[in-house]
Amino acid sequence: MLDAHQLNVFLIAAETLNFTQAAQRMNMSQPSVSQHIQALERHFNTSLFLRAGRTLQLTDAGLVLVPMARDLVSQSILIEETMESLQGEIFGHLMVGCSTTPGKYVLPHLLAQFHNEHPKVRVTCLVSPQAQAINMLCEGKTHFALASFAHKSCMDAEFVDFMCDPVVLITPLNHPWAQKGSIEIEELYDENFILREEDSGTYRTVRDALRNTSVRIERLKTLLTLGNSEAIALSVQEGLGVGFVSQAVATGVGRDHVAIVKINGLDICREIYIGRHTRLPSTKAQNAFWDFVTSIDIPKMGTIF
Amino acid sequence: MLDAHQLNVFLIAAETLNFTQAAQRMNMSQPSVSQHIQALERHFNTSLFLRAGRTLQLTDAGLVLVPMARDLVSQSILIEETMESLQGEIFGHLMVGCSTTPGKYVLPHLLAQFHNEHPKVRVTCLVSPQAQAINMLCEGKTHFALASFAHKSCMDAEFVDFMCDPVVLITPLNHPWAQKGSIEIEELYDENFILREEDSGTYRTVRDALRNTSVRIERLKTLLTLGNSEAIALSVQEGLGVGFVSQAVATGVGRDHVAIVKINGLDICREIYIGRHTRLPSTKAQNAFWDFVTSIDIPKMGTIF
DNA sequence: ATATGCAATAAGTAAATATTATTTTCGTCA
DNA sequence: TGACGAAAATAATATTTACTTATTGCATAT
Repeated sequence: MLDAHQLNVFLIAAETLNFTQAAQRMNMSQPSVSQHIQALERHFNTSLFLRAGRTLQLTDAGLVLVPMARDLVSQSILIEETMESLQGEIFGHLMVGCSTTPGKYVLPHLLAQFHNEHPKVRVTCLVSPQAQAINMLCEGKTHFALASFAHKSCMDAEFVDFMCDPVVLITPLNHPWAQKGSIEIEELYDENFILREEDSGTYRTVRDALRNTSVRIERLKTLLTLGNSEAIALSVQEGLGVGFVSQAVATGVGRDHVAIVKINGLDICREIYIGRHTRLPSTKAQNAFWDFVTSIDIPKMGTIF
Repeated sequence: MLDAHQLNVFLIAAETLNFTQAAQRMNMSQPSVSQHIQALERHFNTSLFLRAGRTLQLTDAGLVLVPMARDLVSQSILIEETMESLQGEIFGHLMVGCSTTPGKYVLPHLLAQFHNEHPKVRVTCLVSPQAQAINMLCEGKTHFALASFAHKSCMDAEFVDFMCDPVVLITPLNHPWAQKGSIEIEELYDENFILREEDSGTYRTVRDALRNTSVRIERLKTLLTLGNSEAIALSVQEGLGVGFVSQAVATGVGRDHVAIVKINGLDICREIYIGRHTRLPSTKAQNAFWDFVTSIDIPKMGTIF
């Protein structure tokens, strides 16, 4: 098979029409040039130079070869330069799976910041239910996962506590609790609730937060179960009842339409975990992303960003 | 410097994502593939494959390399194929120098025939005075020369008698000789002549042809000396005198305007020689052209073509 | 003629490339 | 778990290739 070096020697020889000079320009000995040319001539089974006494001259075949050899050599140099330019540079493509709430309220800010630091890294975000996001991570279909419940069923993934997404109690603006601003835990039993489904992150978070209290989420008067927090905020706004949603939702779509009511002695915090593979080796981009998310300082409580 | 073979191994490995299979497809051993990949990785100072247990996977750098390597390998194959296609094929570019008459009346037909046999050979014809045409051949500026006088001053050229271009006596149509159709040699002294210059091929040819007769060209009544045969034909046509021109001119531009008069006992023939280098090595195209012109059967006398 | 410039050849050494045999590492199947 | 199996890495070795110096052979120029 052809060798870019050999063709390069040929090109210099074709340019100088003098093997000795060509050898000097290539920093090699004259016989070496002769040998390379002879090797090429044997390879192509045709002569490339006419040796007329002391003068050298390209044959027709040689003339045909020159421009093609030039192309190959410059392609070779392009490769070298491109690979060289990759040195230390962080680039590539990351796949991040995440569940609904993190996908809507956490990732956008996070990725904007990450993109600032590593503009050559493309990130694709796959929003899907919790379990599926974690499955994809375990199967290697995504490089990272952002979710509020870290399944331990998968050995190949490592999860760390990434940040805290507060969950708050919201009521209609004209609700009595809204006037008071805060309530006692036991008062929760007095109202009709609109909640997420039982296997949602928000539901579990509230359930776990109430575990140390006298109130059980299962015994609340549940009027309605909805599949997403925005729908709950809208229902609350319409006066159907009260509910728990991520603070981001309450101050986002719910701002000025619902009231946030504090529950004395209870702060509900939905932990958001970030997970990655432990077995699969990782690229520079993956390491950079991990370094980024584990070093970034995000308040554990309070408004997200 | 990069080696197309190594990149090809990389490409197959990247395609199969399995070094053992890649080795089989390349007809080499598995460790050899490993070594090539390692060599590339060392060369680029970056890893190209992620070795995750039993599964192989390209790194970002590897993904960047694949299309570029493909380009280089296909360029390499293009070169191989092109050079292969040159095998035995006759192509290239010939330079033929020739003097005026052969250039006008011999070469066009000759080249048309040659082109038929070897359509890939380009031919450039340089028309110039005799001496210059031969000089260029000797200096290697042209590959062949077609001329009626073969200088022996140049050691590096070989000339062979190529064909015979008859030189004929022409008169105005209403001239007495034209009525007779032929004359005796001695009658030449009776007329006014329009001739080419003394160092022209035509002049020398006529002079040499008369050498064995009682007539000397120098003693003819020379009315006018002109630089080309067409001008002579026109002047004869106008009735200024009679002259000697190549039969091709007489039957060409002179047809129906001048008469051809035979001189009893005298056939004037201008030998046209074709010359080539003997020292400089020759290309296939040159050999083909030489073979063509030396084997072609051209009547030694009579109308050209 | 003689000297010089330049390519070809010869011979020896160093380096790269291939091979076989072996080890290591995972993944898989009892 | 533990043994087996597949696949890559490693080791050791042989072979081929590439480069070097020294020499020869032409062809040109003085």
